[in-house]
Amino acid sequence: MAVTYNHRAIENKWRKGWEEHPINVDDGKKPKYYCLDMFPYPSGNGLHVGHWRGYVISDAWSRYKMMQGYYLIHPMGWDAFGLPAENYAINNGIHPSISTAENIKNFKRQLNEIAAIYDWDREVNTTDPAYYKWTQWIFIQMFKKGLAYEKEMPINWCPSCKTGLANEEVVDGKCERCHSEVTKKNLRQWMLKITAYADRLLEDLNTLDWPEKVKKMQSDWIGRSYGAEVDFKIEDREETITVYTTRPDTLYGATFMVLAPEHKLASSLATDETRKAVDQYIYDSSMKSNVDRMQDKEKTGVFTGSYAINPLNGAKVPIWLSDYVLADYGTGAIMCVPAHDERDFAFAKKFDLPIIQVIAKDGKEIEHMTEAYTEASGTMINSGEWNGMESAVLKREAPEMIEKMGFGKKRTNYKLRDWVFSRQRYWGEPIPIVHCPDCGAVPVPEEQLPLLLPDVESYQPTGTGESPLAAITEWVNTTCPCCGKPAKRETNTMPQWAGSSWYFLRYVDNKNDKELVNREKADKYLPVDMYIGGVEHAVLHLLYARFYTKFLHDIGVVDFEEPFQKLFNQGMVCGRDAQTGAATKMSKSLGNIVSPDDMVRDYGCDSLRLYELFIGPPELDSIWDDSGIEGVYRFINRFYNMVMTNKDREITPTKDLIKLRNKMIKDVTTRFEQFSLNTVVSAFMEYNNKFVELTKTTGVDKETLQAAVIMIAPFAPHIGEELWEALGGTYSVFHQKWPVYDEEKMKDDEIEIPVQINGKTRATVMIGAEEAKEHVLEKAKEAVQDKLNGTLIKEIYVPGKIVNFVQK
RNA sequence: GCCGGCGUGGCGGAACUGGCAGACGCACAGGACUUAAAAUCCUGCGGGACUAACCUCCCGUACCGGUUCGAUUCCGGUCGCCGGCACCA
Repeated sequence: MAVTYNHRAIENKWRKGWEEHPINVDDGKKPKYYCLDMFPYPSGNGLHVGHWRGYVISDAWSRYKMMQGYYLIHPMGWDAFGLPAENYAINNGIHPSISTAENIKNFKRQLNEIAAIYDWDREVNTTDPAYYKWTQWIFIQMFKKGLAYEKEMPINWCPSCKTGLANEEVVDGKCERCHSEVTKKNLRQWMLKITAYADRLLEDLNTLDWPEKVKKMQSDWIGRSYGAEVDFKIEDREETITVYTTRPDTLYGATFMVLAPEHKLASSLATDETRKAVDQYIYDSSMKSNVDRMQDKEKTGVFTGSYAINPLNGAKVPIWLSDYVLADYGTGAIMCVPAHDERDFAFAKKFDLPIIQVIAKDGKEIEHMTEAYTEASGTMINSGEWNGMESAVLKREAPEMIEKMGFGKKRTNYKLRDWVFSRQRYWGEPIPIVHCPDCGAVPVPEEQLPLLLPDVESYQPTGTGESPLAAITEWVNTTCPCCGKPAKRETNTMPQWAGSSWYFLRYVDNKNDKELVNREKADKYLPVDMYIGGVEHAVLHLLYARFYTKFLHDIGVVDFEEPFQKLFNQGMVCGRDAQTGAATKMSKSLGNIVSPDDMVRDYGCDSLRLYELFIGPPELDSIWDDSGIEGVYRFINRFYNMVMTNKDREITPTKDLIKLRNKMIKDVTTRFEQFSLNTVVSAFMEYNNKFVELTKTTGVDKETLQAAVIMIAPFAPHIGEELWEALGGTYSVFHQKWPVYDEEKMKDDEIEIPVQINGKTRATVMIGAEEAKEHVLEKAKEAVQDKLNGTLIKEIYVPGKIVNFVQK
């Protein structure tokens, strides 16, 4: 009897149908809902089923919002600058724009196959001059505000490839390409002053509906700490050394001081006796890579021979150098309180330096200290006038006290550093700056934007740490926009993050050549309501995008400060290692990549969509299983047949059927709202099983069928549209109202409740929904009579839930 | 080392604010249909004891302990896995 479900015919039919009659239309009256996917880098490998997961989630959610009466902004674009295209160009001599365009074509075809309702009129491409014009424009605005500046900076340098590397290109301290150890090299760099926004980037996290994990990662990355800078005089010298500490309460316990080897006073502090050792140590440190410095667990250091004076008690403290102190954080110098800091403790033990405890642990001084006591709780001891104070209180108040005493000041520090913004690469946005011998760095006049990326003979890095652009003399040599004299163009390009830091704004006005985005449109369609993508962008991309948005807010381009109201990170889809059975990332080398194209061909897009959701909780990683999609395919078949068999039967729904319908609506809707998408699919299967049973007897009424079809449509759009039509509905199912449920109609007259003895279920009884306690207990007792053979101590009845008898 | 998250059948995973653990699916087994197979449909499916079978009972949500009438859920400790940060003073 089964009707054949022909996924190919149905899916082709509706793909055409939606093309001819678009379903997401802005009538100017509907409120907007902006659901955004993290746009992909169009790689040569195409999409695999892992990419699809996020796209399916966002598409289902978008369609749901559409059915709730919103006009959807659901765009897609291409983050197309970047290394793979450039490396491909180096190896094959094909211009990156050509290979990129080809990849985009393929991606687009694949995306259309998931039936995602992307609005291709809104498409953006970061490598399109009409787009990067505005990426460059933003840079110029930042330059004008002093937020983009030049600085000589040590950057990652690969001595073998003779090129500067981005942090992302350094894996475990080694060059991603040739695996040689990465060192540091001083190069002139463009920097963005993201630190100016540190406080706002931190504070505003509180306003966001984001996973706690991501917020935590961002706040750790920003790493704000409160403390004090304290000035120590150097004995017999004019200079002072300023240290940064978050524990000024322990100042009396400072028994020595350590400077980073790069500290500007480091070398000058050496005496005749220590000169040789000090210079050797400074030299050795400079030769060590960051990785070496971090991996050395054993502390190293050298005594300079000089002493500093503790400003609080006048104590003489020896000044040491050690590479465990970071030159670029705080002041590059610390006061050391070995009794209350692990690292200082280790250093003091190794070099036999004095340890003075200043906070009592459990009310007393520790006799043989074997580890530092790092808690800021306890009474101050050995601390002069501070004795007897609570360290927690003192920790809070000391910065102010120190400031008043005149040898230091309050100070907030951040781990966040300014953003190294230049790359010595070809395939990126040229930085729109001209270097004039007289005027210095001058921005390219805005009316000359975009500053086009010129064609180049060779994409190979030059070897001097300059971009391949430096070799194009006719491009490099220009005149100063300011004074007209000969000048040279900046040859560095922007990092890949530049274009992705603001693309979500451009979608709503992607063809505007006068403004980055029209303010009216921005006010109407922005910000993003829901942002869906992988957790790998938890810090960098999301932090940069927030920074850009705040800046654009400050210069009046947009009205809001946070670009993404709600964030959802979907888990990866892993393959299985053929030998071990363990979950692994899908990769070419393991040969466990599943192609969505094959799945669409064999099972249809709807099956693939449902399986991508059913595979597991959307926020967790999951393992692809070929037979899993078959199960989903069977379900769609059964569902299709169930609807087709019932659709023309005239059925007056029984009370039970109405109850079932309402329960289904409630289950699906609440699970959907909670983003428990795997259990949404379970619910469809479970209810369908019940409907299939009913089909054999009383049948399923039309209203119930319609509710099921409407609700399944966001997940399996083709079958949804097809069955909606079969049920006699008018186009389109996506213009239907989402069904609502009625709690009243879901109430059971009779419910089954478990009867426990001592917490173990021994029987179940049917009771009336409103039945009185005495009645229930009576029934329950009857049901377990033969097992009630002890002394009954307690009878518990949780209305409508459970009965428990406690007996001895 | 520090900070998160997780640990449930052969597998993926359910279980709302503590209330019948294992929904739903996969795999597997048996049966129906078929000349046969595939597809489809039906049944069973955590482990163990007793049993011809039903019934019934015991154990079971990483491990140990606690709170509770009752714990996958709450609390304390241990082990394991995954992710982030990593000398930020």
